[in-house]
Amino acid sequence: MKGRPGSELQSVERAIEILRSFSYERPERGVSELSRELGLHKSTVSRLMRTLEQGGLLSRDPESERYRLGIDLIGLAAQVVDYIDVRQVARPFLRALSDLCQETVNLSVVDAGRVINLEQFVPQTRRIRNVGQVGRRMCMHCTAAGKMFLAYLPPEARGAQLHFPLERFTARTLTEPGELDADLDRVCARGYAVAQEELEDGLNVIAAPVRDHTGHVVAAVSVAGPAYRITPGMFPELGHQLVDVAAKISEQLGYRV
Amino acid sequence: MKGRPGSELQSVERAIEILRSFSYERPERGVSELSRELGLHKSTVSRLMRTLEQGGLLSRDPESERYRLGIDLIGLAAQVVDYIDVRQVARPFLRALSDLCQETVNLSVVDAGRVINLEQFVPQTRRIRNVGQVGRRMCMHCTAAGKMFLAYLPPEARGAQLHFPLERFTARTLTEPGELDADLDRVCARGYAVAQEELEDGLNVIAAPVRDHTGHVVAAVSVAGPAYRITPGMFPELGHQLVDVAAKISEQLGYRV
DNA sequence: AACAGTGTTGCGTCTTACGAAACAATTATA
DNA sequence: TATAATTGTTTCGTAAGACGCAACACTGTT
Repeated sequence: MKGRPGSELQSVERAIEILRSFSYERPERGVSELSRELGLHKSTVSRLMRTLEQGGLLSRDPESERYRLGIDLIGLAAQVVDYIDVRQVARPFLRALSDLCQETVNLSVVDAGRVINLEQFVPQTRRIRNVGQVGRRMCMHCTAAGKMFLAYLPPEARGAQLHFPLERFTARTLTEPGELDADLDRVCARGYAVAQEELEDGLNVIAAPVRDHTGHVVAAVSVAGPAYRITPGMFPELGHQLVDVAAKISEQLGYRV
Repeated sequence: MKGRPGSELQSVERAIEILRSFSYERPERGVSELSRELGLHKSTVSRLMRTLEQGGLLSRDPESERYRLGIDLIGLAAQVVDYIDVRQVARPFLRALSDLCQETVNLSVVDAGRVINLEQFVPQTRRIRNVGQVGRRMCMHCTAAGKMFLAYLPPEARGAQLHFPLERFTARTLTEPGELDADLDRVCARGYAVAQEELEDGLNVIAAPVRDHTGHVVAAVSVAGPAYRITPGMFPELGHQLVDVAAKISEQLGYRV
């Protein structure tokens, strides 16, 4: 193993780091901009980005000459088979729910101790909406989906998770293990989880569990929106809608109560 | 420039080659399998795949220990902004058309002289269906979408394209420039293109043009299915349905006749 | 015209990637 | 059950390839 533990091929890692530097907020990046951000020489970044462009993972705007993520990524993503069953089964349900409640609906799974959004349906009529969340990895203790996964863990596993330091994101983030534990008990009692401005100020999210044929919680369906629209008074109704949708998805995945 | 013209960083190119080796037919690959296929030493492939796994672009099945494409690709693909307007506008139309005609519906664009499918809607009720086409790049002369793009090129550009060797894929592939040119004229006259077992035996496809606000053809909408279901007698009706759907998409992109 | 910033290219250096060989584990075959 | 074949990983030495520096060309701003 080289000087950097857990590392393999440095230039491939750098290429991946470049790909990850693009976001919904920053769809176009320049060589010098990334050179500064990644702490690499601009000739190094230039060669890496050109190689990614030649390979189709980046494209270059002919006018601005800056780089964007390439359409070949769409093709690669379409070949991803992990969670394919739940993603395919869930899509029409998520779309219908988004249309019904006129808020952003997500499908999340756990990966490497974080929750990550795999599908997102955003109502087109709203101007204020929670977009660009697909692929986003978030801590579990301060997201509705994450808390839902934690809630249904066996007691030992839940205990182990609560022993990690709980990072504060907002004034409302639960950072005391005892408080979080009690909240997770309430999740089990209600059947759905709530994150009220715990990840971001002004953002409320509710989530319900999707189970596979073995009963294992494999995904979470959630509704997200601004706090002035998704008020606490609406939590029970939205929660029940989510539980209902999640149950239908679970049923199609072979789950029987 | 190194010994291989047009090349930049060899290990990044190799990593991309590994990503491209996965397909709908081969969602799982092993180290030795790819070593043979790519002509690289298995220790090289092993390191490349581990680096891609650590970076989230591959995942490893804990049981088979073989590699798959990783879910982080979903997140990257979601950040791709190229053709984002036409993709977003087209989606509900494509889904509705797929439901209506009960066949696979695609959205294609031209990239580097080939057509590539960016969106695909597959009817769930059919057992025989044309799946796994997103990301697939195909020659233009033998695909409905490709012929549609060629048909609406300015005369000089069309002429230039016809001077390239036209590869034969089936007994029905048009490989004589004069024959293809005449067929393209018919595309313009009808308003839609047809590929009747020209790319693959048993596969029939019909395509219509999507235009942006400037009138430029930016994408193609197509219906694909087995030849015993999409028979020549159905071409006119399906063609008109496609022209109609493509016109609606074009209108939302700002195109005015 | 001068300056600042961006991105590319040539070059020399040396770090990193590579392949060979050996090894451990698993699977297939007899 | 024993043996053979295959897979994937690790160590090691080598050199090919990646890297950073400096110079350059181009664009935009003052």
